[in-house]
Amino acid sequence: MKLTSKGRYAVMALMDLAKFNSRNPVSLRDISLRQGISLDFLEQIFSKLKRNEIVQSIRGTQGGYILNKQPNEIKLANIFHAVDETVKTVKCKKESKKGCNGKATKCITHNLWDELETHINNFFENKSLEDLLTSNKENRIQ
Amino acid sequence: MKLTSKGRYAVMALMDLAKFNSRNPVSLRDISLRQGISLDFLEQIFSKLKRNEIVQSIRGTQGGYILNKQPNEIKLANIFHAVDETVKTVKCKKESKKGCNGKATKCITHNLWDELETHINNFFENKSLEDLLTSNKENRIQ
DNA sequence: TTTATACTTGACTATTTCTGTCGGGTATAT
DNA sequence: ATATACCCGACAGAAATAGTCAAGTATAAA
Repeated sequence: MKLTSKGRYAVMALMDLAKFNSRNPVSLRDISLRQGISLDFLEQIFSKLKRNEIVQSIRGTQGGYILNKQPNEIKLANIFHAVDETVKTVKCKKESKKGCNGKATKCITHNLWDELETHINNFFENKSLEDLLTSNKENRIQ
Repeated sequence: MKLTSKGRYAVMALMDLAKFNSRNPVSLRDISLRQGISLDFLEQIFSKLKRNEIVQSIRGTQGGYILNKQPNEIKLANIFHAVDETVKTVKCKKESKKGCNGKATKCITHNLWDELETHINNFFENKSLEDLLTSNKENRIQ
């Protein structure tokens, strides 16, 4: 099981943004330099974050991005959803009508993966950007 | 984030095995037919399960596999570990000395992924094959 | 008004991982 | 003997990932 870089970068970038969350927008270039993430990749990610109304963009010189909500209103679940990071456990979910593995019935582990998804999603639903910020302050990281 | 087929198949196969957990070994051929999993792939998986002492093998005609422990002693964590299914959230874990993303310090989200890993692993540690069997019986699946 | 900054968009591609397949074995019950 | 079933390693097609690249547009500042 793995979480992709896109999701990790999105969280890193938003935390960076939140730290500098003054009136002034933060440019992707700055985030790229501070966090060591490719600028081009960041642009892809922020295009999705903007589409999902997690950030706002300001164009032109001195432009950049700002958060569109308060850090405590931005849950990890929102972020991951925005960048298409989802918990995929069973293949069968999609082809809902059919069963799993091409059989007629649900596979014997079907309920398990449902439960796991719920478990993980709970974690993401209950964690906000603000939580991350305060826990980082305590540990004095970066 | 996704969980691979190898892990899912391992759990499916072991549940199948546990259901027929009499004196008689169960052949991979039977499991393959019942669960719709490629026989060749099952052999790969069971070679790992055996190496990790989760199953025992009996060769020859009428041979097959049997569980090496009681279903309540086999946790999902054991199974996933056996088939190399791990929760990978941060790249930086491996290069422990260095920081994340090639930087000197830990990345600002480092603690988060640690926490998530713990959260997921707890789920796996607390779930045994027996739990799955009983919850399946209740729901009358397969 | 020119220029540099920085967002915007979409296509493209190398790499890695996944999901098996294939071909050869060996052990054992009948 | 022979069929069954485990054993083992190499290989390969497909999909997903992790970016790169190119060509824009909007805006602030000089």
